[in-house]
Amino acid sequence: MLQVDMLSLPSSFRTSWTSNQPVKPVKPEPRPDLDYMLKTGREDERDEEEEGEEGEGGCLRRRSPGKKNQSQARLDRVRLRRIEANARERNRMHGLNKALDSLRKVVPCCSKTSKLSKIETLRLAKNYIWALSQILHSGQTPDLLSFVHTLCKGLSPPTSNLVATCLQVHVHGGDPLVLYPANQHKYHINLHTHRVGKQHVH
DNA sequence: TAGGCCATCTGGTCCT
DNA sequence: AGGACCAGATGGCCTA
Repeated sequence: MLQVDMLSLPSSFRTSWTSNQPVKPVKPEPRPDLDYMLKTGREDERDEEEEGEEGEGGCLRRRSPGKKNQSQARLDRVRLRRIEANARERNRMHGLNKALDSLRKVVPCCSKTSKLSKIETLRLAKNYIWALSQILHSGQTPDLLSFVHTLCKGLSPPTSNLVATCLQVHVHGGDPLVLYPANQHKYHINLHTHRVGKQHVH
């Protein structure tokens, strides 16, 4: 287990960024355009507005009722495929979001009131992997400052503060930003689980 | 009110 | 032909 000493973050992690408030799932809303398309078959117009087709010599040929039914069936099929494709796409995105939620659980940033955005989750995960690989590669114990620094590279100040909070580096209010050890804890990185943990110092 | 983030729809492209 | 993947467009929600 590598011991990490408590240090503070630089004042560059000032907040004036968008908040990390939890994002409520957006209810699937009715799509008037889609309804319209489903009811009227917007795409039909191209096919059906021509009651007749142009034959040789420019004269109009009447389309037989059977052909019209065929066309309608084809359009119904197209619409159905579109609806099914939308459902698949929704499921695909839900799967992606589920994977992102799993990722949120293993990156060192936990908050009950807010949720990391997708982009911040990916950035933090990348930094976390990088930080851990550096530790494994060098076998050196990093101090918490450089560790948190690496984790927060490219992250927004609010997310950086969340990470700092998660690692029990408490943020002191006021300007400039001062981070200080909040309690008597030592931090360790479990080389088996690659997770950062804390240990009370007696 | 602007900006960030999100879910969803959609059409295009690639692959099987 | 049909599914997966992708990126652009759109509109809603929320916060500073």
